[in-house]
Amino acid sequence: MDERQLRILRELGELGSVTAVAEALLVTPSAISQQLRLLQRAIPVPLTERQGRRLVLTDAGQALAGAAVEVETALARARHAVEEFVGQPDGEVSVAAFHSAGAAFFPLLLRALAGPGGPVVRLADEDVPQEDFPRLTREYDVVLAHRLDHAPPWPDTVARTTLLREPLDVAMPADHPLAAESRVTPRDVADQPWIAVHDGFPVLAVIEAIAAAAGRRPHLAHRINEFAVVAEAVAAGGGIALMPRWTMRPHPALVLKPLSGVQARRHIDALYRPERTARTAVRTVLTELRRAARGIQNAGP
Amino acid sequence: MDERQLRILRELGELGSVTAVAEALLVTPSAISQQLRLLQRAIPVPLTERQGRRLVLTDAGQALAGAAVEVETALARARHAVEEFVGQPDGEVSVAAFHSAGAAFFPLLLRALAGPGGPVVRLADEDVPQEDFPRLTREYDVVLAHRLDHAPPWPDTVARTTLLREPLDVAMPADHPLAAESRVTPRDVADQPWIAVHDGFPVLAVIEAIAAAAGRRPHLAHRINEFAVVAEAVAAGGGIALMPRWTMRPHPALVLKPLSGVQARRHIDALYRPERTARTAVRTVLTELRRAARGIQNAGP
DNA sequence: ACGATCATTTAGTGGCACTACATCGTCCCT
DNA sequence: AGGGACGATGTAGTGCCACTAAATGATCGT
Repeated sequence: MDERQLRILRELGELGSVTAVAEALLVTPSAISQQLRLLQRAIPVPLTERQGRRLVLTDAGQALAGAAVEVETALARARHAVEEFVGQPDGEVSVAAFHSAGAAFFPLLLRALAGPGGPVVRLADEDVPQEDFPRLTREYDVVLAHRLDHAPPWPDTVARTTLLREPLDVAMPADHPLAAESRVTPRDVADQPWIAVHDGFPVLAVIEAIAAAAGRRPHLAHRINEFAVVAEAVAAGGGIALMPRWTMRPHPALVLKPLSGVQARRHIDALYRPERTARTAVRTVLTELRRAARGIQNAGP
Repeated sequence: MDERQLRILRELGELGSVTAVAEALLVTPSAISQQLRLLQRAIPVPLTERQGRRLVLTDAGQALAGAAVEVETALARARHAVEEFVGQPDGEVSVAAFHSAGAAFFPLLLRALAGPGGPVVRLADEDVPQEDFPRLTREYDVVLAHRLDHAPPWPDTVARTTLLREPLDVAMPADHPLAAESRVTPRDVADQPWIAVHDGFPVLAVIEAIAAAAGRRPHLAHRINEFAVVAEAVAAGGGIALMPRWTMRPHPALVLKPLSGVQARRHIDALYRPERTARTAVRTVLTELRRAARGIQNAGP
C-alpha cells in the first residue's frame, strides 16, 4: 500500500471509473487496473466492485479512500513545509557577535524587531580568534565578526555583508600628556605601554604596525580582550590601548585620539551561509543589521 | 519527494548518521546517500550538512522531517483504516427484508440494537421476485429473502443463513366450513378460490402443488402480494390463502389451518456477500437476526 | 443484435532503487 | 605524525516494478 495506490483509489472514488482515473493520472487504464489489483492483494476485504461495466468503491474502499485523503494532505503539507519554513517571517534567527559588536548592535536589533510578526532573534556573544568566526556560521544564522582592513579576507565558504569600517583610536586617560593633541602619530605612542588583546585576536596586528612604523618593538603591558575591562585599565593608568571609535560606550575618564599615518580600521562584517538567506526571517535580520550600522556610524561623528 | 525519501530524512534526524539509517532500514549506506541526494535535488535549500564525518539535518531539514512524521502517521492510519472500518462495532449495517419478514424482524432488531455501542441498522423493505433477492446483496449488507423448501437454492455467489423454516398454513375466515377441522388436506382446499401472489413470487408454487396433489387446476381468484391486504381479502370472503404461520400478526377474523400431505414451508434466509461479514457490525446484526428468529419461532407454538 | 464503452489480462520494456566496490574525508590512538 | 577505523559518497551493474500496447471479455445503448 503506497501513496500512488491510495491516490488511485481516491480518484476512483471521485471519478467513478477506471478509465476516468487513467485519464486524470495520464496513464493507461491497464496501469490503473494493475495497481488496484496490487492494492487489493494487501487487503483482505474487497475495496472495489463492478457496477455494470464500471468499477466503484465498496464501503471498505471508501473508508480507505478517506484515509488516503489524509495521506495526500500530509504529503502536500510536506511538499510545502520547506517553503513555509523558508518564507516564515517570524521564525527564529540566531545571531552571534563578538563583545563590542554585541554591545552596539544587540540593543538596536532588539528594539527594531520587538513587534510581533517579525523574526525572533536569539542572541549570543562569541569572542573567538579571527579564524574561528567562519566556523560559527555552522551554529548561527548570522555571525558578526571583525577583521582588520589589511587582514586576509574571509574564506569563500561564507558570505559576508560589511556593516561598518570602524576606525580604531588610541584611548588614554583624559589627563594624559597626549590628550591635548587632536591626533596622535605612531612616534607619539610607540613607546607607551600598551594594553593589547590576546594572541590571535584582530587588533593586535595594528599595535605591531604602529610600533614598526616608529621603528620600535611594542611594549605590551597587559593582555585584555574585553574592551570594557580595557577601558577601566586605561583609566587607571595601566597604559594606552586601541579602542573602536563607535561601538564602545564612551568612558567618562578616557579620551580617544585618531591615529595618523597608520591605517587603523577594522571591518565589522555579518557572516552567514549563503543558503540561510533563503529564509525571509534571516534576510530581515540582515537588513536590520545594516540599518543599525548606519545608525551607529551616524551617531558617532 | 516520496514517502521513502521522507522516511529516510526523518530517520536521519533521529539516528544522526547515514550508516545508522541504513542499518535501520536494512539497506546499504550508499542507497541512503543516493536517496538523500534525490530528495535534495527537489529542494532549493540544504536539508543536510556534514558534522565532522557524520551527516545531520539543517533547520530546513528538520522542518521537512517534521512534516514527514505527519505523512507517516497518515500512512499508518491508512494502513489500519480498513481494519478499523471492519472492526468498528457501531458501524452502519443495511438490512433489507420482504414485507412479512420486515414486519416480524425489524421491531425485534431495532429493540435489540437500540443501545449505544452497537451497530446502527438501516432498514428497508424490498419485495422482489425470488430471483432478484441475491442481487439485492449488492446494495444491502443483509437481505432477508424467502424461498420454498423445494425451490432451487440460492446461487453460490451469496452466503446464506437460514433463519426460519416457517410453515405455510391455509388462512380462512373463522366462520368458514373448514374452520372446524384441526388440519386440512389438499383435497379439502383444491376447489376453493385462492388469493395468490403475483407470478414469480415464492408462495405461488405451493398452491399449484396442492392443486396437483388433488388432481385439479387451482382457481386463482385474486393476485395480492402483500399479506396484510391478503388477510383483509380473506376475512371479507374473497377466498382462502396461504399465509405464514409465525411472521404475520394474527388477524382477528381469520384462522390458520395446517396443511397435511403437502410440504408447505418456506425458508426465511439472511443473504449476504461473504466478505461483508468481515465487519464486526454485520456479524452482530446476523447474530441478532438468528436470536430474533428463535424468538419468533418460540412465540408461535 | 450490433457497435461502443469499459475493465482486465498478457507480454514486453524502461526506469529506478538497490548492491558491491572503490574512494575520500575525518576521527582516534600511541 | 601517521596509520587504522569509521563514515559518507561516487560508480557500475542488476533486478524489480510500474508502465504501455494489444487482445479479450463484459456490459450498455439504440
